[in-house]
Amino acid sequence: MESRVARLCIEKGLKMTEPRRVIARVLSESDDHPDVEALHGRVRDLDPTISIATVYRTMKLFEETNIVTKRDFGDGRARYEEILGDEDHHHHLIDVTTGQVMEFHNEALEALKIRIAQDLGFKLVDHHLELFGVPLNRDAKRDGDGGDSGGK
Amino acid sequence: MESRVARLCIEKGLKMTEPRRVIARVLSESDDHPDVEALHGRVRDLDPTISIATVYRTMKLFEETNIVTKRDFGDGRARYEEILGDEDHHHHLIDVTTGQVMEFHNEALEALKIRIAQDLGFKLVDHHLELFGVPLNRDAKRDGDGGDSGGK
DNA sequence: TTATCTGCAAAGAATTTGCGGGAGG
DNA sequence: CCTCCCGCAAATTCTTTGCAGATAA
Repeated sequence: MESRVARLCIEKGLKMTEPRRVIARVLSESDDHPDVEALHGRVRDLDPTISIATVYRTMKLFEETNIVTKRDFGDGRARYEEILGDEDHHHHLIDVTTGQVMEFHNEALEALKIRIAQDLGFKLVDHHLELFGVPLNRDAKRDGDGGDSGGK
Repeated sequence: MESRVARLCIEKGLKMTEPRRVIARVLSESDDHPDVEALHGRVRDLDPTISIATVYRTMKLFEETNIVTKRDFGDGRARYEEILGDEDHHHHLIDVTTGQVMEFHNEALEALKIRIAQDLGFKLVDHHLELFGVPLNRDAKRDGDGGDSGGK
């Protein structure tokens, strides 16, 4: 059966080739923020004949078709994630001590951003927010371990 | 006399070479978001012997020393801007029709972000926010033209 | 069929790095 | 002086592209 992303492709009138179907499946089953190399790795597990050039081409196509968005978390490469719908609009908090990325959603933030754009004379069409933080280490208070209280 | 950024370098104990002094001056006098190539162009106007490799190396050094931050506005290259202090923390709204970048600051947003990070168990150490928008075309309302009343 | 897509390898663009001479403290 | 820095050019890394054969509609 077609994956969620594959259905989106059909809906948008894209030609459904085998590589695209596989890439669509991988995207549908990923809930992290893979870069192209990681995507290619997962794609290869399903079909070793698919080249990384096709992954690049397909991600560009999917981006233009509003199926995925590109993200940048500071390292040099592009990361992708599926667009799930307005309700899902979320953002990222990156733990600078581990590099781990977590997602969050906040209504007040959504509203605030729209209003800020409006006040500046714009209609908001997209937005990226990344927070970088260090763990508050609740436990440290108890066992005094603490460790890296330093930043970046 | 030393530029603002040059003074920061000294304060942080960096060796002040001539190329660094020039790059520091350029940064101090820039209020936009130049990429490395643009920086190198401005630097060359002051001292044509400075190579782009040095600009890259220096920007990396300044970034590590928290003198500038790197930004990414969607095109492939890194952009830099001076860090002026907590009070100045601002964000960017990119006009997707022209690519023009404008800055804004919003207290409510600052507070909200800190709280969100806290709720997730983190202390906020940095954050990036970019809004992408299209102009609201105030005039359209008068001549009944556009009427883009909201739908995304 | 027929336009589009794909793999391959080569090309491009942005950024990094090794090296020997040069400069700052 | 002695270490760190710089210019140069070559090397890396990420991404794009030309081409000829393969494929979806």
